[in-house]
Amino acid sequence: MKISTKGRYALLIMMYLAKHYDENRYITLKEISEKEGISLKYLEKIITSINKDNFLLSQRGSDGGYKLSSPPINYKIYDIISKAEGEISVATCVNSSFKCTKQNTCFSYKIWNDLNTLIKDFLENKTLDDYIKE
Amino acid sequence: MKISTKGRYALLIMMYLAKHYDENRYITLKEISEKEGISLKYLEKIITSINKDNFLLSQRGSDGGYKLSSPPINYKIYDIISKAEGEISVATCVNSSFKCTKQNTCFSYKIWNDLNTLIKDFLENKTLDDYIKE
DNA sequence: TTGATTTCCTACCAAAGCGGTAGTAAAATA
DNA sequence: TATTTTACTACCGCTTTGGTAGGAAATCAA
Repeated sequence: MKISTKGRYALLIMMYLAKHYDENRYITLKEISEKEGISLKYLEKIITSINKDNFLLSQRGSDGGYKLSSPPINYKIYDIISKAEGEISVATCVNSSFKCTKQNTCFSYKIWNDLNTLIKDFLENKTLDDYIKE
Repeated sequence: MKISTKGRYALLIMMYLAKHYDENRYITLKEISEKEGISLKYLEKIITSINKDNFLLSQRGSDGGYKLSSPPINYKIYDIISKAEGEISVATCVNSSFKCTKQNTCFSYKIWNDLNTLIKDFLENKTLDDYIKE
């Protein structure tokens, strides 16, 4: 029942970019790596998993790095975690792609579905903006 | 971000016992194994992990088996899952035994703590009784 | 008292996932 | 042309997951 480091570090990266959004500059993973004490190589791997469909702006070379493509309020926590970890679900039977044939009679299905909805709703309704101010 | 089969099967077992609580008889794992299509040996292993501190009543021999020691409404879903899986937490930094030194400044900590509290409260306030009636 | 039944206990194991590391190519800038 | 930084691919040890296997101890019926 854990969010893996992949998801947690993904959020750390995004929080960092969000906190420095107003500076309007590209931020290197090296900077984040040093500030947060996480291996640069691992951060590189993680950020490629979330940086799909122009989720972020990136630039190579010196003075390159990453930045948000729009204000923090437009980044739902849900999108960040699910990009990093895949679809969020507490049990395979509530995955969107999985159709359980016993859904109507299985009492367990109901509880996992209720719990999953609770978690999703929470993460869908929170953005980076909600968490970067004290 | 998954509840493992250990937790899910534990809940299935408990649901089964709850549904048949009024029959006031010992129910064998063999019966549950056949009805739910889960290996008997695996169920044996799982039930020993949750059957601590007289959580259940058990009896060996023919006509033996397991039954709830009190009505379904006294069994919180939270207790079942945490007995099977250990403490429920979405990140190690919100484990009760773990004291993160950056709690006050870490923005991530706040979100994991909020999410964890949400999940715990949900599971603490639901009992087997809530889910055995259609 | 014997046999069948069922829980209880311990040990083992393959496969997958987790948490990284390593090396290099490609682009951008000075 | 050298440096910086992202982008891409491959690998790898360790732990957890999801079981299986075998037998001992208790209970009950015949």
